Parts: sequence; C-alpha cells; structure tokens
Amino acid sequence: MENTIQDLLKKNRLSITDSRMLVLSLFYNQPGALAHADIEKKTGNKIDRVTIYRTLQTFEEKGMIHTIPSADNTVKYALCKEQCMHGHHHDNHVHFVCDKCSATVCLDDVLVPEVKLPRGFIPSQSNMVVNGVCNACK
Amino acid sequence: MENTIQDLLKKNRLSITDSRMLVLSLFYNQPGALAHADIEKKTGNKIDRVTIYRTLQTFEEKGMIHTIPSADNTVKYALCKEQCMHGHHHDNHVHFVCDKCSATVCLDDVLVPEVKLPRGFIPSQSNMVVNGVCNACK
DNA sequence: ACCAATTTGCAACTGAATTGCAAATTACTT
DNA sequence: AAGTAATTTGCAATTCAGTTGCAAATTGGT
Repeated sequence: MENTIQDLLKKNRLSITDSRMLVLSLFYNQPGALAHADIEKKTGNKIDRVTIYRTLQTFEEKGMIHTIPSADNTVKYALCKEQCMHGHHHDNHVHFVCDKCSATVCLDDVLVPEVKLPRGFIPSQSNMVVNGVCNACK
Repeated sequence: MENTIQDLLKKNRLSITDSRMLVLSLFYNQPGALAHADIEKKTGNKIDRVTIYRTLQTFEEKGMIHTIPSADNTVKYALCKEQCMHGHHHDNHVHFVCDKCSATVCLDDVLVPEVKLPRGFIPSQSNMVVNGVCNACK
C-alpha cells in the first residue's frame, strides 16, 4: 500500500511528501469521492488547508484524480483508473450521489450513454450524474 | 412580450416589479442559460447584486427557472418549460455547454437516457451535461 | 389616496478559495 | 553523509461569491 502510493507519485514525477501520501491514502482507503472539506476533516490538523487545495490541484493536473460534476455544485474528487491517466481523461463513467448519506461514487462499469444531438451540435465530452439511494443506505 | 412576462409573474403570485420583469425578459430574449454574473452584467447598474440573488431564488422556488449542473461547477439558470412548473420539475432534458462560446443551452427535445445501475442502487433523478461545439460556433 | 405587506438597496458579514513569500523539506550530486 | 538547488509547505493577507439584517421604497388591495 505504502508502495502503491509512492509508486503512483513517482510515476507522475512528483516529490514524495507526507501531505501527498496522506491525501492519496485517503482516496485509497475509501470507495467514494472526497470533497476538500472531507479531506480537511480526515487529516485533522496535519495538513494546512492551502496545501490540500494545492495537492488536489496537482493531482488533477497529473490525471491522478478527477472532479465530479454535482447537481448541487460542490466539488468532489475521485481517483482515476488506469486508462484516464496522463492528462487525457477517459472519465466516461456515470457518477452516483446518494440522497441519504450524500456519498458520491464512481460507477466505473456504467458508461455514459451517447445521445443524439440536434443538427449542428458536436459533442466532445459527456457527464452524467444520477441521484438516488445507494446500496449501503437502502 | 411585456404581457407574457407579467402574466407569468401573476400566475406565480409574485408582485410585478421592475427587477423581476427585467430579469425575466433577459431569459426570454436569449436562447441559453444565464449565470448570476451574466445577469449582473446585462442589467448594468439597474439592479443590486443582492436583488438578483433573491430574484433568482424566488423564480427557482416557484419553478419558473431551474439550475443547470455544470462540469466546471458554476451555477447557471434557464427558463423552465410548461411541464416543469409548480415545484415539481420535469427537468429531464440534456444540457449542452459550448467549449468555444461557453453558452449553455437546454436541449429540450433530448431526454436523459436511463442507465442500468448496479444492484442496490435506486435512482431518483438523472442529470446529463454534454460539452462540445454548439450550432452557432461550429 | 391610504395602509399593510412585500421588495429593494445598502452595509456588514461569512466562508471558500487564491496569492505572495519566507521557512522547511525533498531530490540530487558528490 | 553533507551540501545545494529545486520544490513544497504553512502562514498571513487578500479576493470573491453568496448571505443576512434592517431601514427605505415600492406594490397591491381597499
């Protein structure tokens, strides 16, 4: 585990620091997505707020995590899978937000379906967020 | 037009005020969605920032406009069509965001497709946002 | 035209996010 | 293992979006 994390950082040519390892481990030890506030809470006072912002930004630039578009306009991040590394995101799966526990999960196996657009519209990327009750809450 | 707007306000039991008519007319004179900042710009110094916030909030509560979930987490509003009035939103159409002009439009005729969720997930509402190039920009 | 109810604008405030900079840490070389 | 350059961190200050309280202005009904 420790190694997985360090390898991931190395693979992306990032210095191995306590903050980065801590934040990354949070994502690995938990199935869903995390907001900045979640991370701040879970890391206690170990890392400065600003460092968390910058860490998330760095990870996103490297394609290690991606943001999830939410209906209530809060920013959440989730780990990217292999295929969306290296800047070019294959972030084509559906996201699910639970109305009860408000957990956000990536449904990696559910792909965003294609839709037929009106004449003249050329799609580049699609996002889909489904709200409802998750398997843990029902 | 003047009448359409006043009627809509009356139908929703709202006082007819300059601010509300002005904001509503912006939505009617324009195909896409509007953010708070857009409205502030287009109304110049005629309406106070706070009044715009409150006006949008009132319109949304009445089901006259709806918010659009965007990938970049900015809040935009668009006019609701007939069927989604009265609080119960039938906001089941796809939204399109242009990468060039960043206009946001409701594709009223394109419905959000259903997807098969993993066991245990019960959907309540789905949102879909497609990015790309719009018919005006291509 | 009057009055109660609603709406507006201003000022102050809150909370999230960003920036500049000095101190600390990391990676690299020898 | 020590020294140094480059990167990262934490703090303080700042910016920005959005909210709240309240007095003044406007609206709707009589």
